[in-house]
Amino acid sequence: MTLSDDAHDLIRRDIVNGTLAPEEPLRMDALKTRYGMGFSPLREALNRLQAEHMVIAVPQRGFAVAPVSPALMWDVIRTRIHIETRALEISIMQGDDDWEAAVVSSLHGMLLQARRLAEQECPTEDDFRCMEDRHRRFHRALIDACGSNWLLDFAAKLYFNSERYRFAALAGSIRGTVGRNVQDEHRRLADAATARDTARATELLTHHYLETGRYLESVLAVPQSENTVSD
Amino acid sequence: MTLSDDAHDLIRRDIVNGTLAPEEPLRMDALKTRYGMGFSPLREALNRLQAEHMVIAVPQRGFAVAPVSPALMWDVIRTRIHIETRALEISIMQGDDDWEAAVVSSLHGMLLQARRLAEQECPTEDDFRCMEDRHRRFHRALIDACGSNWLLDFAAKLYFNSERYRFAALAGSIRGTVGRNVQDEHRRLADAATARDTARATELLTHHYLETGRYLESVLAVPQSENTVSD
DNA sequence: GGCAATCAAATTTTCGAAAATATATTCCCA
DNA sequence: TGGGAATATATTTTCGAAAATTTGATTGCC
Repeated sequence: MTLSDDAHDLIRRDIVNGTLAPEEPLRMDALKTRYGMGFSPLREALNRLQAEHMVIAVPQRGFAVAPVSPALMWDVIRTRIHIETRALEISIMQGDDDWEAAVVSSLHGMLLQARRLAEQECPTEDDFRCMEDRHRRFHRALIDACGSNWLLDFAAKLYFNSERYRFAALAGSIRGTVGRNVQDEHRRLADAATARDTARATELLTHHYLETGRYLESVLAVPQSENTVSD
Repeated sequence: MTLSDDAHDLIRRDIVNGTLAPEEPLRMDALKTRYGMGFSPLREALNRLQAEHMVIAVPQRGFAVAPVSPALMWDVIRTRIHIETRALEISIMQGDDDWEAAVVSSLHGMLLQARRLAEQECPTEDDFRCMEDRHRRFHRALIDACGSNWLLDFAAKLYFNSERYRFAALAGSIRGTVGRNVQDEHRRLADAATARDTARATELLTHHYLETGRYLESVLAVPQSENTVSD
């Protein structure tokens, strides 16, 4: 792993969790100090992040964190639904025992960490990072048997972009599901997938994302208050 | 426009038209000489191209042109159909007069250049470049009113990747229309789109890409020299 | 006072050398 | 002769300085 890879992961994380605010200019000197490396790996990382819609670049004027807005959020969500429902269909059709095992396993790991997080009174940064990671792995496991590098890559890029909105809504209050049990949605989704019920699985996935979108929209419309968060 | 942008476009072009062969290692010194610039803009370009599946990077071992294979080609084509039929549906639904005008206009420009190219006995490099450009613009115009940056960006990335196979088949012989009239397919596609016949337009688009795939597969099956065999 | 033009400071972009890492070759010894 | 450390070479990766460009401030002019 090179320094560029580190820079890529670190900057992306800081953009996703809002440490680097939307539209904030990214000055090379500041980045150099913050991440403790030279120009080259930083610029290489920013060039990759540009292709992933995490930053924008204006020639001779440097980079800035990509903006966020309800319209942009819905575009991400709709596109994600279009990509992932397709990938899920194929996965359900083609997935073997290993795929099923990975779905069950990643679901279990995520639920364990979700419970741990809920019981903990003062979770550490690492606890959240672990939860985030297992959540990502679960959604990836569902579609992992689709056999298309392109669909998987697009899904990954959309995932990180949509996470920006979850984290934005998280600012202030930590946990909480309003009117719905997100982990239960995950469980039912995994059940439908392993039961090879394509129609139900894609419907649950679509509903899962749309509900999250509606919720985030409502939370982001009234910022800075005591908010609760779902996914 | 920065040197990095130039490098990005130049290297991509050389990969698409096969000047840089699939899986060929990209040594920094050679690139420096070939493109007449320093390490920085070259590496920045390569990092972007990596995110676009045009090159692959192995840490500490540099970059190489991304491989090609029938399996990879079909993945690109299937994904492209999935993305573009969706974008086309929305475009047809939402496109205004300007969209229709752009479709008609870009079709016309492409047909003009296609005829010019067919009549010319010894077309220049620029003639081909112009044709390639107008072809790309036509396909972009069709979906341009979909209103989704993500769909348009994915379509663009898939376009350049699929062009690699067209150029590979083109190596040696110039004109690649056997048993079908490609420009007529384009015309009928534009007609269906501007007539707002969604079902027919998406059907024609799908057929257009599948036929191209079948044709390329047959041509690439018996090439002159060594074949890259991967998954 | 308004408005260019000019200069100074800040910032991005690019370069070539240096450091780190991989690959090839040589040499030694059983 | 063959295996394997040791060395040499080739290549990637990273750094900090230099060049190019933008931004902000100041001055001079009408």
